[in-house]
Amino acid sequence: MTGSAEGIELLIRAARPTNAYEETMQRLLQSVRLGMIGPGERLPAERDLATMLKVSRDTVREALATLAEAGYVVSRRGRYGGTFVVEQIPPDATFGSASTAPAAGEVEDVTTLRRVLEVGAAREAAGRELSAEDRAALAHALEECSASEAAAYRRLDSRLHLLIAELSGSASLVPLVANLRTRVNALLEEIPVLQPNIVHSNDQHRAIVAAILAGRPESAAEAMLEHVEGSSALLRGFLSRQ
Amino acid sequence: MTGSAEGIELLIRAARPTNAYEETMQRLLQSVRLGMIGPGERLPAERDLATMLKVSRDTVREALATLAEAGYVVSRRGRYGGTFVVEQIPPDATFGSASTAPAAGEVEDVTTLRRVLEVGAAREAAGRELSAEDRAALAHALEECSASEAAAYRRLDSRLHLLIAELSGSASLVPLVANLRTRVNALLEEIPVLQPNIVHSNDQHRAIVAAILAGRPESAAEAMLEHVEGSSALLRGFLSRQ
DNA sequence: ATGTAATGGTCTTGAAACCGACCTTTCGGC
DNA sequence: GCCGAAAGGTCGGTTTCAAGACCATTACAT
Repeated sequence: MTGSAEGIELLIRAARPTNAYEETMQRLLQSVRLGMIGPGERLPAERDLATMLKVSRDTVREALATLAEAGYVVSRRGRYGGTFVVEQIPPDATFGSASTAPAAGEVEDVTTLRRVLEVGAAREAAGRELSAEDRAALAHALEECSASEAAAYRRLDSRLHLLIAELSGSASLVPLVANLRTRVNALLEEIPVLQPNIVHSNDQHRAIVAAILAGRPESAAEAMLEHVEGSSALLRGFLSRQ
Repeated sequence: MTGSAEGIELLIRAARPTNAYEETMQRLLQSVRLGMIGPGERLPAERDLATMLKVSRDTVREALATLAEAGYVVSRRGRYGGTFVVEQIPPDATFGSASTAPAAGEVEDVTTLRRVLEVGAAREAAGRELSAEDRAALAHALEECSASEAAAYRRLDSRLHLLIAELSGSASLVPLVANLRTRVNALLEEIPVLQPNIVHSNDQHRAIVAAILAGRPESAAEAMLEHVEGSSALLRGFLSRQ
């Protein structure tokens, strides 16, 4: 160690993302997989995406081409055309994210992060003044999630959790939760979807949303904590017997 | 609004940094200004800096050239040469930082994130069994922070907060907090370092560490919350009168 | 039918960054 | 005195992105 190099190291982190194309593709993929854009819905126009993502249109197009090739989206030309999410989102099949066996400690790490990020987001959301629009959106997301088929459950579940993150009022919290959700989903994909678990999960969702709408931060945090611990226990149970 | 565009918008933020040169220069400048590399000391070799900063050597050289022109560093060739911080660091004079007016809402966003990440990290850390080593490291970081000169304060402050994040037990929480700290530091650089604030801040640090060491999660969270709100109020106060 | 607007599709051009090889300077050691 | 190591200094080629102009296609409005 050269002595002075030591101190600089901390400033150094926060590394630059490697390449714009890859990053863009991952973002779009995430938006589809987490259900932020549902089956059949249209993505923003390429030019708009480029502006939003602070990236050139070329890069957006490359990313979209990859997603199209992988069967996630289709493009239509002409007025009222655009790029649309396909009706049947293809199964993962080791596409964007490696389908590695869940790393040791991954469940613990994800759970701890959820206790921080998701519980924190719920607490913040409950502590804010929510607009009528926000409240309606939250109620609607809960509704859809409760009413969903097993197949669509995880997408709608993620969407609900992401909405809560949005309602926290911190724009930069959302991508963190989104990333976390992809890790959660990757883990959940290793285990079967069981009806009793969904029912239980929905009860907890209701409690969380109720607390947020009532403006009770600690109740919201508590309910979310219970929810997180519940799915963590589920994961530990299934993954340990392998 | 195209309807579905709404959801994606938030995932999208966290934009790519604009250009590597600017970013690199800011990092190096910060290292000098915050005293991470003291007057007369040598910076790591260009090739090493390039590796550390994940940036090409050209970019490092451009940044160093700018800093040299501004009188912060000088380079010497030959063996045992290198780039050195000058003995008399020039006064600020609106060099690198003034150009970056803090974006509207940045303070709010950062504060909310801190309430989630840093408060959450403190809560987690207090809820875990800490090894004797961890406890000693925490006490040591607190000690150093309290005893520090104003010049080194922010570095040691960040280090303490990062250590708490590490003690939360979630490996992936650490980089998130590290990122957040750079945003916090960028904001703090806009305002003067005042002795009373440091003293107050140190009291709060002591309370936080004490609660963590005592294994009292809610106390730790509360103390950290107070700390975060305090520096937030400070920032709002200074940045509003401009 | 015709026009127009909004979209994807196709180019070209230029800058920013990266990569790697090589040169030059300076020291300490043999 | 010579040599080699370690540093800054220089150069050319390549890749990646960005920016913008323009084309092609489509559906709605008139």
